[in-house]
Amino acid sequence: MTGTAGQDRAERRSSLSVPDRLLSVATRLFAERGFERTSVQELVDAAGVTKGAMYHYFSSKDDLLYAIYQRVLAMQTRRLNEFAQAGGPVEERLRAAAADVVHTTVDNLDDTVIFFRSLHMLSPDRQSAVRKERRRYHECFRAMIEEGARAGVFRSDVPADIVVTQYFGAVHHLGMWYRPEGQLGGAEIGAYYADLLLASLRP
Amino acid sequence: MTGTAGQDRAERRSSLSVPDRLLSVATRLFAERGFERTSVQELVDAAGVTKGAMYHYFSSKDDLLYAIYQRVLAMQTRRLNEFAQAGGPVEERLRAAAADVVHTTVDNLDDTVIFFRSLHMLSPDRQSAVRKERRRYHECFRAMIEEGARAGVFRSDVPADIVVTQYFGAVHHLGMWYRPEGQLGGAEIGAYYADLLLASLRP
Amino acid sequence: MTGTAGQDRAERRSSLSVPDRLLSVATRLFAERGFERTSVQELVDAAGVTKGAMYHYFSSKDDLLYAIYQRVLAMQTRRLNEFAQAGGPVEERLRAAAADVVHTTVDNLDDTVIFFRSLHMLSPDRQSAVRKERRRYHECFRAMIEEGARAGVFRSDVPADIVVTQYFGAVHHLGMWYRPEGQLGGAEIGAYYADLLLASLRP
Amino acid sequence: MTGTAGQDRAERRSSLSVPDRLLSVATRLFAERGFERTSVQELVDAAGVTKGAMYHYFSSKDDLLYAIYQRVLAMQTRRLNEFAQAGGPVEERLRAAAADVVHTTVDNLDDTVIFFRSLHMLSPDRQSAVRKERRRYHECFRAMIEEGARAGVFRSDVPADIVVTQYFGAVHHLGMWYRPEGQLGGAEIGAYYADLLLASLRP
DNA sequence: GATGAATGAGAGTTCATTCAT
DNA sequence: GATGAATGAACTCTCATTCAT
Repeated sequence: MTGTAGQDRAERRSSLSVPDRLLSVATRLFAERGFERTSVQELVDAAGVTKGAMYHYFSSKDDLLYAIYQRVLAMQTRRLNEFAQAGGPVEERLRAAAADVVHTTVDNLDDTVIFFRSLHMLSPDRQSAVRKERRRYHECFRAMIEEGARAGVFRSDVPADIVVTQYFGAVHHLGMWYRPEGQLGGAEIGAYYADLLLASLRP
Repeated sequence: MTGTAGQDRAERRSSLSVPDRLLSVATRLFAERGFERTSVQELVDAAGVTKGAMYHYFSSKDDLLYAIYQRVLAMQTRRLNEFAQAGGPVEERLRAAAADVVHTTVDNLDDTVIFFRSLHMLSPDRQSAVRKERRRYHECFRAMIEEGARAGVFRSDVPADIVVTQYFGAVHHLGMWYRPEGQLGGAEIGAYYADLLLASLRP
Repeated sequence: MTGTAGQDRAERRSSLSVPDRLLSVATRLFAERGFERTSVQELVDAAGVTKGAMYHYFSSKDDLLYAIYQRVLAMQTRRLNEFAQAGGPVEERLRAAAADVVHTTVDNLDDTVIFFRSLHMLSPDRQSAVRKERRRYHECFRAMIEEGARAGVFRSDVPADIVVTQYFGAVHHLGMWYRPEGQLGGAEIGAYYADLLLASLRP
Repeated sequence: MTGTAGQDRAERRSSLSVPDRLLSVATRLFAERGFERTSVQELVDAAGVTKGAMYHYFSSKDDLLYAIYQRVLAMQTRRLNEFAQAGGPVEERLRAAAADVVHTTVDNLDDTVIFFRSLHMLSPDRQSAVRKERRRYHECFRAMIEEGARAGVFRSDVPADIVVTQYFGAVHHLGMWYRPEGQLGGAEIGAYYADLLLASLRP
């Protein structure tokens, strides 16, 4: 009886499971107002659950944040692998991967905002884990650039590392200025960004 | 003579004034552990002053953060203006400005880290003020790109806005990975970044 | 069984609930030393609870003060209504109500002291709410005086408003001088006050 | 030179001496927002002086408050003495004194508001001193009532003390409701109050 | 599994007062 | 006489987390 009464609370009607609902609400709130400006109370209120329920699924607020990182990292890695392992000339693979990471970033802007703004709020161990995973991601990208350089389709007078960090820097900063209501969509910006990248790599 | 007794406190021996000392210590601590992870108590202890002294000069912790933003914005604007208003062909002016912003960023890495990580901790009014000032900064850069496009030395099939946000995104993210102890210095990275930018703009 | 261990703390042994205990202790302390001279720490120590517990029930110190006002207003209104709506000649109803408000005031002296001394410490909104409710209370009293004036049993050459504010001024000030250990009890003072009021109203 | 520049500060142009300016500003601010809600900084800013200047004339904030009490007490005593020592029948002397205390209270409403709201903020010693002086004031009033009772012009079945505290209670509470912009002036209210007092004393 | 009352350490901020100049 | 930078203790309030139920 009492349970039914509480069902009209925010997000209660959602079909997501409790942990997924918490993850989704946390992503929105952490992006909107920042990790430390979001209290656990606000979080559980917005998710329509109680504190006890949250602490049943996540051992701490930090744990919830880390879960967001894990979800983002998993998705990014999966997508990059798809593009890197596709066939075709390296310049096409790079262009596709470069455009896609922009598109995906724009489609998951909250994740990106949190990713770079709140990394320092994770425990040192988890920060290391995230950085390590990111490095693997970069390596994969760098490998394509070096492959192209060896093949002579890309210039080789600029370290591939520099190219990668420059490109990803730009991508990560989309969260600082991109607004969905603007003129350009994720696909268009992705195309431009990838085009500029390829142009800068011409021998 | 008086006051010498207390001089052995942390940073007391410094020749800086109290507000400057606070600004300098705050920049370091905010960059190291984040704005919200740094308590006012830690701040004043590290600066060798008391809380009361801090609140004598800064009306709030937010105010201290904003003072850092103002200092950064003033410096950035000043430098960009120097390069933009210099003579010579537009591609040379752009290259010099693009390389310099990297070099300056690397030389003031703490400022940059704070700038992009803690913007959301400022009061809404101040966030707007900072964003507005940044926009002016971008405009100046974009103007050079459009000038080059009209002159035919730069391509014109990619919106100058896209080029600017991409480039500055990369620059701002230097704080996420650049470590002074690494192999490349600010000047070298600046040269590479500027070179990639110019290359991407070839018609 | 559990929880018995902590029971020896001040007021813990009391059978009142946490919010009631806080309300009761706050009334005593606010009357004794004033609202602003009473720190939240003193309050919760005296009530045998922790700060967190207090803020679980009252959103601020101001909120606790307002709760006291609400309790007082509710009681005053209830009692006055009983007397006003009783039957009998208007001069008897007025005498009974006038005597009772004195008696009740004396029996709840702490409440009265707080009521008039700390009104300005409430938020402006709440001050207005309290004043509005008080005005309703005065109206009810005034109505009786006007009724008597129309009936010819009271004089009508002095505005009823003046009579009411004069009388309640006197009642409210009981908190400034009345001491329970004095010679006269609440009932006696009430009888004298009411008698003087009725005498002053003779046509 | 610099001194002249600061002359346009608030109240600087006033012809009052520094201590009088402080007293006048403190009276206004303490009445408006309460003693503890008024900081020494606000006080000296509003008076157009510096903290050092204030502490030169008043040894503490409490001292400034006490100076207000002293001024009020001196004035009240002086006026009452004038009326009490005047000639004429006792009922006329009492009526004049009773009307005058209302008039004077209304003309110095800030003083009255402070007097009863902030008494508990004085040091215990000073509270005693103030209460003692007030008692003397009441005695003088009571003496007139007893004189009238002995002379048979006033009733003697109500203790004179009760009459006095009732009347002064009403007077002191003028600060809680009287607003200068209302319909009735101090003289009119004084006449009504005195009339009600005299009426209530009819044998 | 889930609740929410309670904890307690610590946050940012205020402020009357002092004192070297 | 007068200044205002500096003090430092005390303030109200927040919050992630725990635990008896």
